[in-house]
Amino acid sequence: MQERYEPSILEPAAQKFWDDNGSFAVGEDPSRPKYYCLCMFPYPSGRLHMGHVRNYTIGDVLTRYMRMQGHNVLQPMGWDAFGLPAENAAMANGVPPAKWTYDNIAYMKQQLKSLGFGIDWTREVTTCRPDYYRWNQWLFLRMLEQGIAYRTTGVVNWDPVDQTVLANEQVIDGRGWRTGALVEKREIPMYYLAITRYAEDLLGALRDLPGWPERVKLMQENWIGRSEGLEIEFEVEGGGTLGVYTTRPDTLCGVTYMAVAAEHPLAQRAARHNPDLQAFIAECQRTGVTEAVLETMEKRGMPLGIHAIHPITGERVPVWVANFVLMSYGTGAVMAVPAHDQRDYEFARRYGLRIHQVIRPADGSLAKLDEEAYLEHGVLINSGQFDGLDFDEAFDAFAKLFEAQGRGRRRVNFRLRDWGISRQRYWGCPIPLIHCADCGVQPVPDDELPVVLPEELVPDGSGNPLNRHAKFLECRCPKCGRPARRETDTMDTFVDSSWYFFRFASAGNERAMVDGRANYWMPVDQYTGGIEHAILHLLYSRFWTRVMRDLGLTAVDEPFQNLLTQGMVLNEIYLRKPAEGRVVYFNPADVDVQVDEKGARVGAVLRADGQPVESAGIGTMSKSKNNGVDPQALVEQYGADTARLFMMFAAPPEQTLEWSDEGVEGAFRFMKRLWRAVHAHVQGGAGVEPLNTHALSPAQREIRRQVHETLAKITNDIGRRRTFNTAIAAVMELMNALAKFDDRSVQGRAVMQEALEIVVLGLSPVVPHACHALWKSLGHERAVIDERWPTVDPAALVREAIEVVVQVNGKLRGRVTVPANADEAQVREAALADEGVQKYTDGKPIRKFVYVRGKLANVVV
RNA sequence: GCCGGGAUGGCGGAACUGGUAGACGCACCGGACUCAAAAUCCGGCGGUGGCGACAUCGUGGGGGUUCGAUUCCCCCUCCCGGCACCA
Repeated sequence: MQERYEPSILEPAAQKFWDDNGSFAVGEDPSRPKYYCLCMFPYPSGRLHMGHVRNYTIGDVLTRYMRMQGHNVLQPMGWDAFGLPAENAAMANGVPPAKWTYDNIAYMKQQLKSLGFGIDWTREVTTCRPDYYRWNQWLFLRMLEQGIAYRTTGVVNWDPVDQTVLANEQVIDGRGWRTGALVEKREIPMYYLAITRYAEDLLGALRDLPGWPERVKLMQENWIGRSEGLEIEFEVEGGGTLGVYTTRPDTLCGVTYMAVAAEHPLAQRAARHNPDLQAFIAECQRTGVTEAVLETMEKRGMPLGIHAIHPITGERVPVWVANFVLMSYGTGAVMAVPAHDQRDYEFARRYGLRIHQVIRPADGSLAKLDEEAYLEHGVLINSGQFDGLDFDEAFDAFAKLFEAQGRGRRRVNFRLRDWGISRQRYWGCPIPLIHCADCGVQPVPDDELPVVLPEELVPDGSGNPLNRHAKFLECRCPKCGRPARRETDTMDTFVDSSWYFFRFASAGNERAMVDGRANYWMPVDQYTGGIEHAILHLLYSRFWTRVMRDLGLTAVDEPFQNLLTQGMVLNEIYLRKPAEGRVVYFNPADVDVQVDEKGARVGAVLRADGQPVESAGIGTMSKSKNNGVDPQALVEQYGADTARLFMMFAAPPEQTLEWSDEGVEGAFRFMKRLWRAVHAHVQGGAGVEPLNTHALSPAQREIRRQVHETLAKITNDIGRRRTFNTAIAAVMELMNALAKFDDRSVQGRAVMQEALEIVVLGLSPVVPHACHALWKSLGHERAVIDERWPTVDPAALVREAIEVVVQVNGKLRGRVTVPANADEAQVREAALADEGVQKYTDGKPIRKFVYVRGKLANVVV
């Protein structure tokens, strides 16, 4: 065995062994329990970032651990290869998005290999290839047949200078990111998927996902947003009706105005002869489309000069147009109850509208309406015949009344909206439709799929280049055969990522989207990815899986059995603000931190010029803040194992992880210590006698107990809790104890051999390359990758005496050692006899004695 | 604005089901080895008071429940993720 730990030699050797033996290429084996371990596939942005390294290390640790537990483990990898950044890169460099994307994939694949991830590359999936996206198109056509996919209008950001649709990300403070032009809202025809049909199912099934984090389920529940309410029609003076939906029908008699969206027909009609209204509506047209913008902007409105008739009181209620009412939500109109809704309250205050209380607190107290609305449920007042009813009674009474009169009905509503998948962009999956002047919109016949995206175009920022590409555009109508025009909108990239996990399990099938292999592997047993995907990607995947189920393509309802949402990777941000010009950011690698005697930070200087730089806290690694760390450089300097060890040790997987060069250094030191420990043991001579557990000295028994306690802990930490950081800490603690265990006797060496074997096996999921070499050094023929996870020897865990902590009035005052099988009376006796305890109990009557078995006693005096 | 999460020594974190706050690592201080440095090894390391045994305060802030609260409840502050066209 080599004395020095040299990852640059042993890591490629281990990787070559796995490659040559096809260690991670797996097939369907019904005789073994399967385990599908999946990480969210990367967008091929150019290079791996630390978030990827963290994500895939977590997945790889679980892959290798479950494999050692005897499972048939699949860990595939692919590329979420369509998307906006490729078009931006194309604009910047004049290179087609396809070339940029494929180059990036080649580079990043080699990076993944250098990190030693146990991936089955035979199943690689790339979403921008026709053999993948043809099935997007195929399933879209099935959805069209089912009425799940449909066409209607939707609102987009429009850049009037570039004459192009902008993504929300490309709108900065209401202006186009390239042109600086004020962005307008525009309504255009789009395709939607009726995810709302599955709203009830998607919501209810959350209960059957015990393997998902509560916070993610809660976020999805709130996103779907089921509510029960009443749909009510108000008569409009001069003809017509105005439909609204409310979850608070009990406040109906408190309605003092109505508010409609700028795009609402009533607003449009009223504006026809009113220039002020026209100006206001035009202004509403210029606000952003995101919910964050709409909810935080100033709430404004104008009266339309139209009145609705209150369905109970018959009063005239003014109708306003308001910028916070959206045509795309519900009916595009709301009834306003300022006394019992905070937004209505603020709007009424601003415009001097009437605030009319109709609910009083049930406990008889007074509701103060001089500062804010009263939002609680209570008892109805000022509501005529409905006075005195509570929320439920009022709900029922109003529902019955309106249902009898045919002017309203009970209704379950969802906050969830249908999924608009049309993108007016080039680098995406073509929507397989054809526009015929005579036959309208026609689906592309199945036997003409895939509609192949030309890969040589270069977008220039002014619209979709497909619209100028005759070879793509020109086609024949599948119905009448006359010349027709191909649809140029492409699909949202969330479509690509909504089912790729099925395709890994049916890789290479050219005749079907999925086959029987998917039934073997699905559902995914463990899914790991960023918390930022908690809602959209995970909800769309759950929806898509249900559509596939209803089409008979799969038997599973839920794609992901267990979910681990990993935190982000952060790093320091350093900058200088020059008197003039832009802020300059400096990479933390180029900055020296200055500390005082106690190690507390006092400042930082740029190494290049020795001058101070300003610390701007910590933030996610990004290009713009120049605080990224290149995984490649890390692997080159320390090796993949050190990178993996640091990532797993620095924080629990669900929390954010702060980068630390010193921490990496510490991980590297541990790797060297581990290597030296095995080396020193192996140098002790060839061959180790078998362990005789009955012939051990107390010191040998003690160290062996620690070894098996550690094994029990790391098995629980990795297998159940997924707290890799505490598992690693426990092994470090054990290594510290082993370093002090200097026993060259025959049984001493046997104990050490067992200890090191358990350490190497236990660490092999985290640092597989070093363990591959160390396992051989410990005298094993078989590779560690093919070994089983070690088992705890219960006999090794037995203790004769235990220490119990004694508190007096909740404060720690002593410790007593009692036999392991001592009962409460014995512990009480020992505790009260303790000198430190007596100091505080002396002469005082004991009011209570609390005993927590084997751990703690509390004497209350 | 709304939904979700978080805050513990100089720093990252540990304390799993209400039971010893600070495991493990980093930084720092001291020592050994060395001509010296690096590497390595050993020891110390929350604040305050005390020579010391020890006492006392201490888990973002304020209140509550409990024999006992980092953990549960209420209110507040700040930070992070998401908000439907970034992925």
